[in-house]
Amino acid sequence: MRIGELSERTGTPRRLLRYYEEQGLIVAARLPNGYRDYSGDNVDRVVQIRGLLDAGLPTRIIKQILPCLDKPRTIHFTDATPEMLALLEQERDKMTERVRFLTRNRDAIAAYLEAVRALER
DNA sequence: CTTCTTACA
DNA sequence: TGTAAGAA
Repeated sequence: MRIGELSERTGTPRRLLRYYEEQGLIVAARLPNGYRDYSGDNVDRVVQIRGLLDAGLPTRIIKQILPCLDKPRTIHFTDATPEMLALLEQERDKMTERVRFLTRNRDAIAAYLEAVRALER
């Protein structure tokens, strides 16, 4: 599929798909006319990338850990270097902090909503 | 009409 | 990230 289809199937702007490729997050073959040619694998891959990005990870980190999380449920034990494990632990902790932050704000909003509803009631 | 690259308010 | 421009 070409970039337009991948864009629709992943909900990602074409601009960003090219950017991800530039950052080495995804690879695209080329059609004889120069257009990028994506395989179905790229769909899951891009969704995975967006998820990591949304979790707050920078592309440079994603580039390093993506190979480990690539295919959901298929773990690559081979390239599990000590550095990689340390990086993953570090990111896991950062994510835990973000979860705390989000939980706190979500609860604040929920409490506000409850208060408003109580008044209207 | 779709995609490509490069550059920039 | 978005958008513009010129080319294929």
